[in-house]
Amino acid sequence: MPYHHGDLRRALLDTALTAIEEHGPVALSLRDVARRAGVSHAAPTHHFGDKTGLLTALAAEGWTMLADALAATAQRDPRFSELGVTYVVFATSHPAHFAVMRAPGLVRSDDPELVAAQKRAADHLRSGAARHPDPRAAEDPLTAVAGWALVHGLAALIVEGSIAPEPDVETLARAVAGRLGPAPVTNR
Amino acid sequence: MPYHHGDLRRALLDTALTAIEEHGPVALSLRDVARRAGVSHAAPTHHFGDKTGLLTALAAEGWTMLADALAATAQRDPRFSELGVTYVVFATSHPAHFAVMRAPGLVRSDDPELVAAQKRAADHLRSGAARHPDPRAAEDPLTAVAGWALVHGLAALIVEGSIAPEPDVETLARAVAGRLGPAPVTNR
DNA sequence: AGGAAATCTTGGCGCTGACAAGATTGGAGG
DNA sequence: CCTCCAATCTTGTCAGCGCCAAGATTTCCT
Repeated sequence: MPYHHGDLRRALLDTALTAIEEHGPVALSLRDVARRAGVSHAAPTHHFGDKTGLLTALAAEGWTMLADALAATAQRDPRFSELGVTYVVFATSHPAHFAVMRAPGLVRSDDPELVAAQKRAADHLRSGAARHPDPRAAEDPLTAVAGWALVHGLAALIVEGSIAPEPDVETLARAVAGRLGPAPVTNR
Repeated sequence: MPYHHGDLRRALLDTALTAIEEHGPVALSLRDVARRAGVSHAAPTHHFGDKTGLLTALAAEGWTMLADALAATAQRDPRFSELGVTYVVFATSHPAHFAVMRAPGLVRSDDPELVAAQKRAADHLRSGAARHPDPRAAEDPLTAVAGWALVHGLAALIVEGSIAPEPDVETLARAVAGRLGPAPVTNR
């Protein structure tokens, strides 16, 4: 057992992820993570400063992974609704990351790396909205906001258990994402 | 100072709400709530069992308040988009309640009272969706799901600070909620 | 080779949530 | 009126937690 671990930082992040999947991000304990990783109770502090630092690192990682997934989807299929599918699929297939990303008060929301990663994901949604099949929706900047809200909310409600993903996550997400349209002509 | 408080339960809930508004639901401490309320550190335990019990009570209260607000709006204005406005306005004007309602792993999500309150709010959205101006959307059960996701996501992103409520919460919510339409005729 | 820097451990402090046991109070029945 | 019981709140205690300080060990740079 070497004194130096090799890549303890990565190992701690992975250990934290499995712990979060088991008991949620709120119940996460630095000492428990350290125990599972086989190091002393103060080892995580050195790598992340404090508990918020670890969670912030996980959130930034999550937004980065999501932005990458959105980029890959945009290259494969230009339709906006497919970005929405990718968003929801990411949330349900990486529940630990997504839980940290959206939990209130767990992370340092002004962390530069976190802000940059989240902005990158938002930008992919924005440019995806500009490719909406309906030109009236494509040229409206509000389409990106509404689209983001739509898929973020769907992902959140599914993860919370408020909405059942039937028949499956991908099909439901595709159907819901397709409901986004232009502003109605008559507003009254 | 009487030994019996009168309505300590209500006082503890209110104290917890202000504490949550200050430092978020995750940082809530039962002992701090007890201190602020001027009672012993074990008093909250008697009323709520444990910390999760207090948070669950707050979440149930929040869903009840939201359901009431939706019911009042539905009576005043039958349009589905107005329900969405009420949803988002509730979230931003009761941030402590909404934070507890959507935070992962803070509450006992199978609590009967909580489940009932949440179902009541969801039912209001469902019947509101059935009054969508476009008959194709009104008769589709997916409209309610998409509408709930849309406004829940918008509220969450605003509270997280990811989306700026411009020009103001109500106007933005009305515009976004109006983007919900029927399924597109051509899916390709 | 040798000193500086990075990595990890040991020890300790105050705070927390939960539990157990006791004190105080209000209310129902005689 | 009084007695007993249940509800309410307090005091005391325990293990676990986050965080800080100091020390041990290893690696890296020159």
